[in-house]
Amino acid sequence: MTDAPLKLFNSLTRKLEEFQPVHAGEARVYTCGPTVYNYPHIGNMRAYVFADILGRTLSHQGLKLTHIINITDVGHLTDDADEGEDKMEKMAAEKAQSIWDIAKHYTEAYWADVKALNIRQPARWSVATDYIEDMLEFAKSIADKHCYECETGLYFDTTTVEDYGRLARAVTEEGEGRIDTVEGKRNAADFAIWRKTPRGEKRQMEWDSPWGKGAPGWHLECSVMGEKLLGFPFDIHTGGIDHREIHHPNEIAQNQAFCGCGGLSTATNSGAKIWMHNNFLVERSGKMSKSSGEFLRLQLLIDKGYHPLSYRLMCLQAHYRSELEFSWEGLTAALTRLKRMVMAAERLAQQASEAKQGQRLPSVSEFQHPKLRPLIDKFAAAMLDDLNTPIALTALEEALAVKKIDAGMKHAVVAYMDEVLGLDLFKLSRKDLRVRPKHAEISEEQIDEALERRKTARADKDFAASDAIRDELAAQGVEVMDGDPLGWEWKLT
RNA sequence: GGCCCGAUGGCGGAGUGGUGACGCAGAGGACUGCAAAUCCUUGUACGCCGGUUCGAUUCCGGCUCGGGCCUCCA
Repeated sequence: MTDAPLKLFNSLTRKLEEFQPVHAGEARVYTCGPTVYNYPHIGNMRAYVFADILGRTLSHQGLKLTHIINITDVGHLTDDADEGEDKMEKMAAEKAQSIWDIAKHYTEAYWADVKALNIRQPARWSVATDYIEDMLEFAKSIADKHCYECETGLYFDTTTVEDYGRLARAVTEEGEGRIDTVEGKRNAADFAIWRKTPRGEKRQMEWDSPWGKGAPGWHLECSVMGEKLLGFPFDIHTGGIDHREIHHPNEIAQNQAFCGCGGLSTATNSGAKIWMHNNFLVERSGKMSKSSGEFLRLQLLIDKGYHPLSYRLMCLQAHYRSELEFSWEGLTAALTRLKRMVMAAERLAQQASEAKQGQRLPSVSEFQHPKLRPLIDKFAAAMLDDLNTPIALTALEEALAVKKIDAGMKHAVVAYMDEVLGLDLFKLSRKDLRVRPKHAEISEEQIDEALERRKTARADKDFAASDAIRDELAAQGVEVMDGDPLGWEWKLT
């Protein structure tokens, strides 16, 4: 992108830090992925839009990106580590399906959302149950020095690592919080590495271990897959801000233990150099939470007629570290903005193809045009400043609006910016963004037929008749737009 | 109870020690038979009280309000 350094906010230090690759020319990134016991809601997806923007920016810095997103299909409890059920087991029981079918179904639903939001495929989707052996090896290597066994499983003693909880800035002394201490647990913050299957029960997912039949604790998988696939230390670990308090401190503690047992420094080695957390998408009626029953899925937005990339744009309009307020009005605003950008891009593509064919352009970084250069610099500076997509978007829009300039050059600049933001401006068309509510009152054929009649009436200057047809369509949720390439549009409800 | 965060125009949302982004909505104009769509132009804001400063929305302190986490959650 430029020679300027990429600055990212590290949750460990709570400061902006310059990105310095662990391995020259490379960026290795691990993103905490979904637990596939249910559909993802749109708030979940914000995390992956964020990780995608990070990945695209690293790629544009000329770094070879290795991005891992895990799929959690085991070990995630509904509760703290005593009486909690495994989320996967619970959903499988409710649906009377095999746990593996549940995992498959929801993994595919998640991937569909990933695709719809134009999130690039990571180097690998790492599935937790593929790494059980590695988890056992990892656990064995730290068990003697850092763990203890009790009735319900093998627990990690958080007092055995330095500075436990520094990521969360949590107080770890006795008596804090509302956590009911589990029988046999030494410290309130201690967590399960391995959960034993209760006596007399049979689980769909259980494995043999030195500590008896059971399943791995939730935190273990991320430590293991991160180490296995990226190697300690790797560059960046991302996840939702909720993970900053429990999951990631625990993961860090495991990593410290693992590195210590492997002869590496325990004080500084948290597995990843930079830990990044995206903030939540919030909704006035309450937190976007799966446990509250109803929740917003991307498919619902699509059914109402919104193109999924309007949600991506909505995410990019706010900084990833800020909470973002969801509302249908806000989503409509994003859709309108996207529509105008796409229409401008369509006009630009048209002009560019009419311009001199085969003209050779230098790379965008070498452009010196007085109108484009400042916009390219503004865009790059915004992205390098902790991924400031709201500012970057304004640079993109300004570039689209530049007048009296070589269309080929302008096209190249817009394409360059769009590659980083991933809105697919040159692939989308006005028509793709047509509102398409699932429950429309009349068919498109009927609309076309009515518009034909209106066209005839207008040609005859029978405006009373043509206006009547227009009103009729309006009553059925169809807006006639003579000056628009599409001619008509569904109204959002 | 403990820890942490936020408070910007009608809504969303950037940013900054000194001329107050941007988007959507609204207003005006162009276009249109009239509209709509599109394009152009455009009004409106920095929770309250002190302090530092020549000057604070921006820094510091207090207050009020709101939110998050300390069970599961992106």
